[in-house]
Amino acid sequence: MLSIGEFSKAAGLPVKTLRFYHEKGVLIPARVEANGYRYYDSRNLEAAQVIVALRTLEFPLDEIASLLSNCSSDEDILDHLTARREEVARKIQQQTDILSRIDMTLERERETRMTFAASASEIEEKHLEPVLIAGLRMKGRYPEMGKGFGQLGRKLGRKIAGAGMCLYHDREHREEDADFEPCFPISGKVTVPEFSVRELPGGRAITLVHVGSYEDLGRSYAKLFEHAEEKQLSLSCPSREVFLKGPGVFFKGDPAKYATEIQFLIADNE
Amino acid sequence: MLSIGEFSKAAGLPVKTLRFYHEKGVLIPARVEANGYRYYDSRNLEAAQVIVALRTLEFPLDEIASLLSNCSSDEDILDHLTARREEVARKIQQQTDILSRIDMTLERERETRMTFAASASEIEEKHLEPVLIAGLRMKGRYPEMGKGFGQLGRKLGRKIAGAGMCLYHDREHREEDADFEPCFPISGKVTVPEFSVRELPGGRAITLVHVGSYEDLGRSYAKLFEHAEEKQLSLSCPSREVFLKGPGVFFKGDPAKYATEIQFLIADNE
DNA sequence: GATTGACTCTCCAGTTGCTGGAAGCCGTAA
DNA sequence: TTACGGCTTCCAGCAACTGGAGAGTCAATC
Repeated sequence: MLSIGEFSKAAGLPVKTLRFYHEKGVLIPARVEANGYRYYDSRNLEAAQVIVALRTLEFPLDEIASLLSNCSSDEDILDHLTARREEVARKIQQQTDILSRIDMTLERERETRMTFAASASEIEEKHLEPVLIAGLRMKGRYPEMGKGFGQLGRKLGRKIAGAGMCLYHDREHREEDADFEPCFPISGKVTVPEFSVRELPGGRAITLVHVGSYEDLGRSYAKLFEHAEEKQLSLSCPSREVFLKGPGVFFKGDPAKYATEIQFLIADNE
Repeated sequence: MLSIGEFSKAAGLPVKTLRFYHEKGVLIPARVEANGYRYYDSRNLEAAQVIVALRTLEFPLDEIASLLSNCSSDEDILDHLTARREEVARKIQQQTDILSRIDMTLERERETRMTFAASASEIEEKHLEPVLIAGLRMKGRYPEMGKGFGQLGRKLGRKIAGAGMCLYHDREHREEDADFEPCFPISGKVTVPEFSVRELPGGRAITLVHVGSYEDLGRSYAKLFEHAEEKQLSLSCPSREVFLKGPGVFFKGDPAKYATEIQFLIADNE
């Protein structure tokens, strides 16, 4: 017969835990004196080892209690083991989901920083590479765009391969009934019926990175048009806005720091 | 301004949870009337969305609260995201460990059943295949064997490829100072200095499956020796016991149901 | 026999993120 | 007026402990 302190060392469980197990009926001491002192025997020690083994597999205590009173051989608990297995597999799946969501966000953020650092805030003429996108064409008001991106983001998940962008199929600014298409560059074929998956053409383009709130985009467009007129460039439709930095996944951030690259392909008319 | 019920629908959070978040200081309603009624505004809604997003990543509430009051942009929480990432990765690792331990046990049990079903309880002459083992030779009393198996099990882990067995290097039964070697068949090279890793030779053997407690093994040995004498077979050392079914990982089980195959290679003396 | 120090006891509270219930107030419609 | 729904606070419970307070017990020593 061991006192609780001795048994604690033998079983490798804290005294507090032993008292708790007693209270829960999981491990009942062989003898309890009138003064409340608990004394444990070798059968208790065996039970304690079973408990420890099952707890390392994170079996709940009440299940362990019932196993201890109903089972005497490993084969009796096979069902419980398979059930536990399912549960653990489910947990792993769930945590893996979380992990990949975090990784996506971090990846996204890192990339944002890269493209952002590489972009000047002046009018540039440069060559755009063709890019595979999935887009969702919508008609309405510009603020509706958020919902479009929401849908795209949810469905595309980890297929997203770059900063979100928007194509404007109108030749001029429209408050209502505008025709635009939020889209994401993607890394492989996607088959969602609502989305238009295609390759955006590359080519010579003039671009300008607009830093600040979307409400001031007009001024940057004006600059671009002015430049195009000077250089006698004819700009092709649709125009594109690449959201180098906009509202984040969690926080809106500061609109004064938003960065949006406006891109116009130059129509070759030779 | 929305009442708590309306806001609950808008934010997709139960009323109880909103009150709880208020109490915890995570989401404080824009206005609280003298009668205690809570009213929420659009800023609260934004905060609620941030909270929901961060909760799906299982951020703790107090961390969310501090993020909400200190951060306004996604880049502010990059550190927290990476920390969360670590934490989640740790959890996955841990659960994966548990999963593989469960799988090992299930695998073990399934195999036990197979070998058990395939074994007759009569003296048999059969051919044994060579088998790669890791063994731990010990001198002492038989009950010490348990510790040896414990060590082997812990170190070999998922390399174990079959039921445990024991080699007896003595030519006769010894209570004390016996020379025996608990071992496991293994699936690949193992380099633990204390263990002897080698191939057990195969060959013609006589075997008998002993069903019952280890204490009665003597009777089965006697049967075997008698048979060997009748047939004028000379038995080679070490003899082997294969523990088809013994005490389990968790429970001891019923000794009357233990099954142990005794194997003696037949010394070829042509 | 008294005292000391280690050991043990019970009871309560706190952890995390809610969830449920009881009892009671508030506002409105029939 | 009364019913009803919505709102309030407060308390309890989950799971598996952990920590602390305050008090009783044991064995040995002085």
